[in-house]
Amino acid sequence: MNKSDLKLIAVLERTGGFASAQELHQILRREGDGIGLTTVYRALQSLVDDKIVDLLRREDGEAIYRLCGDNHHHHLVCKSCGDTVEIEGGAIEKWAKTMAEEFGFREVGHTAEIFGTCSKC
Amino acid sequence: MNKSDLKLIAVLERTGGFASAQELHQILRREGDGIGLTTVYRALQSLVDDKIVDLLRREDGEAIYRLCGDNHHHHLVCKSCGDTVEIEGGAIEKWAKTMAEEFGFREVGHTAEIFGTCSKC
DNA sequence: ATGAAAATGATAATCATTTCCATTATTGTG
DNA sequence: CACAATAATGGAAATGATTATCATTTTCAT
Repeated sequence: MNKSDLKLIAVLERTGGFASAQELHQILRREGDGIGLTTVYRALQSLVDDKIVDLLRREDGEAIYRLCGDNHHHHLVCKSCGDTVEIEGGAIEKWAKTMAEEFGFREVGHTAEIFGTCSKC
Repeated sequence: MNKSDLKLIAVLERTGGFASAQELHQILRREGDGIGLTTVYRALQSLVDDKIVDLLRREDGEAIYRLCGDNHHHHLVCKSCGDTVEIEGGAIEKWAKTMAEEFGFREVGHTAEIFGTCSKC
């Protein structure tokens, strides 16, 4: 655990939710921190190894990170205007857990998103 | 639906399970088909659009493709060996519908996948 | 046969992520 | 403090999947 790791944790705490390595780097740069992209990737990697952050994937395959233990939420995304609403997923958590157990899977994570057209569009 | 689409479907049927675009391209090449990588990507894209194949992601973010049956299902994917199990998602269907209605969304679709380590790994 | 439209594939461009490597901080020890 | 060993850093180049370009070929209706 070094200085860079702590910086990344701080940003993830502050922003909440998910962010990609590139986004996290930009945020730090914007705040005047001269941290390099390489260091951001390295710090995130070590945080993932230490199970301090979760790594998942956006639909386009880009890696996104979030602090573990954040109670995570899901998204309702408008296909037309891109508006997103954060929603709770209690049902999903249970479903994922149940299904995984049924088939003997361990260390389980999941993704779930809903797409549609919002009332404005 | 054109010739290339059919070739890709044939390979996916033959191999079963998931394969990346690069792998599918190599398989076709090995069999003497001079199909270009570009065409493989294009065919897969159009098959995904037509909901003939599913697209998901390996842990490293690479896109993998698989023929999907006609009934809507979700996947339980092993992070280690890539094995997948098709599962029912009754709870998810309801959840997606409820949430979407609550926020006034129409024409709703959803994605949900579970990742873990299977009993063999 | 023939011209329009669709399909094809080599090449180059893009973009996230990794690797390399030289430089700079940090730390422990006498 | 001095000084060497070690870890951390970051710019630049490399990598690898995917996408965009564009000239050429194939398909197909007339």
